Amino acid sequence: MNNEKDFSKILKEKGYKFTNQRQFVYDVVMENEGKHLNSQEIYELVREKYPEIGVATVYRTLALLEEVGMIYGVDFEDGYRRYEISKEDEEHRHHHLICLGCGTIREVEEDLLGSIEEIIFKNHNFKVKNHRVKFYGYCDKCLVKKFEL
Amino acid sequence: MNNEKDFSKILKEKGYKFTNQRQFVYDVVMENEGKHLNSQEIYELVREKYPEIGVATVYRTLALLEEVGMIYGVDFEDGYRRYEISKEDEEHRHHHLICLGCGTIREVEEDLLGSIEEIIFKNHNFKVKNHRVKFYGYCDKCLVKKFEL
DNA sequence: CTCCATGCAAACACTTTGCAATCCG
DNA sequence: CGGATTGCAAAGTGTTTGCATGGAG
Repeated sequence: MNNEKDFSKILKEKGYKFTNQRQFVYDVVMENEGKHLNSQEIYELVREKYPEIGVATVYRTLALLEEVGMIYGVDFEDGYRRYEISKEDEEHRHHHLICLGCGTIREVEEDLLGSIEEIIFKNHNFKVKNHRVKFYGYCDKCLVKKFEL
Repeated sequence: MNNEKDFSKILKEKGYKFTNQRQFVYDVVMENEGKHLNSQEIYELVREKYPEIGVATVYRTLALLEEVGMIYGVDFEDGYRRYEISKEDEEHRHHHLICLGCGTIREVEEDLLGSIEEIIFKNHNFKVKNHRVKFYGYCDKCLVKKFEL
């Protein structure tokens, strides 16, 4: 896994220096897996542990961590860039289920799109390397509410 | 289809006034189907025909047209909101093929996700109403280039 | 004639940049 | 020590808002 030793090592391998700020930013993203924090939220959380940090550093660090592939950005079209930890064993990114009722965002880890990518290659001569999929609908709780109405 | 008569009628049905500005904005989006214009580009194009128009009007009109369902916004995570004409006969939005080589964006009209939505309902109790799917990869031209290298 | 819609400019919100001070290696 | 990194504040960017004027119904 990505423990602190690896974190420092990965940075150095890519020619970047290890700093406390970078560690703190990475920690916050990792400790809040599944919450899809945006840059500002990450900034606030890092400041709790490291109050001197500046916004610019957080933005620069997030860009750097994305560049080295340790995190990646998702866009839920709410005006914020949100971040998740990369899991190296994921060939493709997981899918998001976004509830139109309560706004919850859940994740589906299964890769359901393999056969579709074959169809796209056959029919459109387009070789898919990755995909981003968002399903909008109603989660179990909101479905129940709808029936009750 | 959405000719000018219908345009005015749809607006009025929803309680909005018909104005030249709204017509021009809609025209530009429609005349550039498939180009995924962003708000600024739409503004520039409208100004060619209607130079007095202000940016604010364009933004307000795009929001309004989206609200009444005549257009909809897509986000390719390039910092711009881009717009497409809605086709009423599309139950689900089409998919986008985004080429990592040349940046071209093509569209796949087939709805390939029906069976996947069933799986999601069975396995996750989530009822999908719509989806947004982007495939990143290489288009035919860029595939050829890669082989030639 | 009554509001809704427009144009302008100023305000916003998120992000990026310039630069001197600081710190990693 | 030397260049990468930081913090601060100022500058950018795309978009939104306030308000007086203008136009649709």
